[in-house]
Amino acid sequence: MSMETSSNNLDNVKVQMRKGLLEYCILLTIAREKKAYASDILTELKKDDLLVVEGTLYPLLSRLKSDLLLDYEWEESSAGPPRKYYHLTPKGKLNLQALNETWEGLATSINSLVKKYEKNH
Amino acid sequence: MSMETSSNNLDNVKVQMRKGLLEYCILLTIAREKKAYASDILTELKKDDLLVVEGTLYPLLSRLKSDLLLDYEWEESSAGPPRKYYHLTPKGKLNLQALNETWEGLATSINSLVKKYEKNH
DNA sequence: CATTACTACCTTGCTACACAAGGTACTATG
DNA sequence: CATAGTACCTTGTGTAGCAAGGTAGTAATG
Repeated sequence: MSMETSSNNLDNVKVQMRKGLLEYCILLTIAREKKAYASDILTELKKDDLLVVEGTLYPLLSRLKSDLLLDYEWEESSAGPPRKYYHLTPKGKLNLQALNETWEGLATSINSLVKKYEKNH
Repeated sequence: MSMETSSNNLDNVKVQMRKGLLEYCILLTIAREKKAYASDILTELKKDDLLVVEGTLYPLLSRLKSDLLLDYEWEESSAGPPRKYYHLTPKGKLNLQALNETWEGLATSINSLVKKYEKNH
């Protein structure tokens, strides 16, 4: 019972930690592949243990589109329904560069805290 | 106007990125100092550009207390009202170790994405 | 052509969280 | 006793991820 609580608590912390980083990860993935559709992104992020679910991804892609960071075009598939292939807009590329810096700053700050902590242990 | 939107958007992303990491940072800070009260924590996190505000910190401390990760005792101050000094419980220490691994895994995953991206640029 | 399976896209309801703003209360100083 | 400073806490708001459920096109089977 208390272990269950503890476990759920940790899972939740992981979810919270990923918040805000997902947008960055998705832009990174699309930028690398030049263009990608939802399943591509899910597969790529899964490779790096950054699993995202559909219910998270689709609204995020829509938001990035309406923020003009992404654009898309439809493409026929050899098997199955057509796909929305997303690519970065010029604004999206600028934004990604800014996010690179934001991530680096954040990682530096936290690693600094970790080092200070490790000194006393 | 479009710059304003862009700027607000980025600020928001920063806020979102920090979400979930704050709990980890606060546990790290308290663990390092053995014990700390709210102002200590605010000061320490500010040093590493991880500014937290009171309205964020107090509810978080209360939650960590009710999750049994933290405990506190009152201490008189030489000037001003008494202070709540927080320290990690055994459960809190275990949890911190788990968070260390979570953070490391997250940082590794994202840095892996960044490297793949940089290869194509 | 009806059924089934697969793929792809999208929406709704829920919960958790950070934050801004505002509030209470204790201590010291003049 | 009034003012300033410190410390703790609460309420309301907006944003985000997620689980679950829904729509629709394609293709193979009988």
